[in-house]
Amino acid sequence: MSLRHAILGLLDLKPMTGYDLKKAFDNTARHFWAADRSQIYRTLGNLHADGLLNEHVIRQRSRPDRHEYRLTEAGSAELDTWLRSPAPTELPREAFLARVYFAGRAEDPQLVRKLVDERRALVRQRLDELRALEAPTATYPERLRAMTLRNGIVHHEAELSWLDELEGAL
Amino acid sequence: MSLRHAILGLLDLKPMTGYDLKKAFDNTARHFWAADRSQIYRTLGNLHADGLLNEHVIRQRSRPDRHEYRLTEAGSAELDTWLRSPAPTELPREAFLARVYFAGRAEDPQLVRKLVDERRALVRQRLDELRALEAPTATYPERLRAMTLRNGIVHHEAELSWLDELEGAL
DNA sequence: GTCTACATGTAACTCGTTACATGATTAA
DNA sequence: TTAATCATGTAACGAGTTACATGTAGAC
Repeated sequence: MSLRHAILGLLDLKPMTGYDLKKAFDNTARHFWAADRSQIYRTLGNLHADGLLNEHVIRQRSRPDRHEYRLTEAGSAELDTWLRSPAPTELPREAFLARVYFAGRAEDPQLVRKLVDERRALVRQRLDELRALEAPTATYPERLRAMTLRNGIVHHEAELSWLDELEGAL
Repeated sequence: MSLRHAILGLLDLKPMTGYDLKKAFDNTARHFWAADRSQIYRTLGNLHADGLLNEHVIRQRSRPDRHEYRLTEAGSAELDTWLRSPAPTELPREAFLARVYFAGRAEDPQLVRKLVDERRALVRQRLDELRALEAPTATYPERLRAMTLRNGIVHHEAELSWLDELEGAL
């Protein structure tokens, strides 16, 4: 249910088209939310139909028109309401842990070794990516946004040390 | 796509009914996977139709029949294949981080304070629950299963120390 | 007499993924 | 000449959620 709110949040920072939003998700928001193009266009349509966004079409020569969206008052109110509403319970779905949980049946020590090695490579790579992103911290909203990156870093570090522990426990 | 495999994995440990599976998810697997009843029954039907499960109906007096499922050879092979296949990329969807990311717009220091306090209470409670579960570690499969619990513990601890850091950075 | 455990499902809906479909401009 | 960027979407499917629907036995 939060894709709607993530879109409202990004459009509050700056009015954008569906195309711009896809870039915003992939670049600045990719450490906490992923969104697919067709999902973005569909949700923009719903938010517009619900009166939470205004659409403003900009003609361009030799390119498709830009359909730029910005929050209406109702959209802004909805974003506030969401920020202040209690968090709905999140349910875990950790496919990697599921593999580890069931890997014992294989009677094959190489299987877990391989799971661990591949996981470590993935987590290290993502950690490097997170560290490479430099987030400004001059203003209060910037500091909050920077802290969400920091969240990713500490969890990736925790995962790496757990992988060491797992390897040691075999 | 992993609910199918989580079900195969649990049925490999012990043949079960849909009802039993729901309990298994809620009790022993809840730290890494959640599944809903209607999802379980639907998926059991699909797995059976695909020849990965055998169904065995047990008549009971004064209770509904038990429909007990166990892996076929094809089901067992499918579970193995999954355990050895490369992990598909997982995309983040962290609603709590999304709130923090957008909370700066509110110009209200109490908002982040409230988000942090509620989050801390939730994470502490879950951490207590994880610590309360005692997992046997006598055999190799048991040690693997215990390590998935340990994974939850280290991530919850990391989240708590990040929350302290966030509070300090305001 | 009320609640919990046992045990099965279906229907309707929303959310997320993948593939399909189009076409111009600009930089290497 | 090839790839990337700009810019829009639709269709079909799979996964997850919520509400509906039924009925007995045993414990408190």
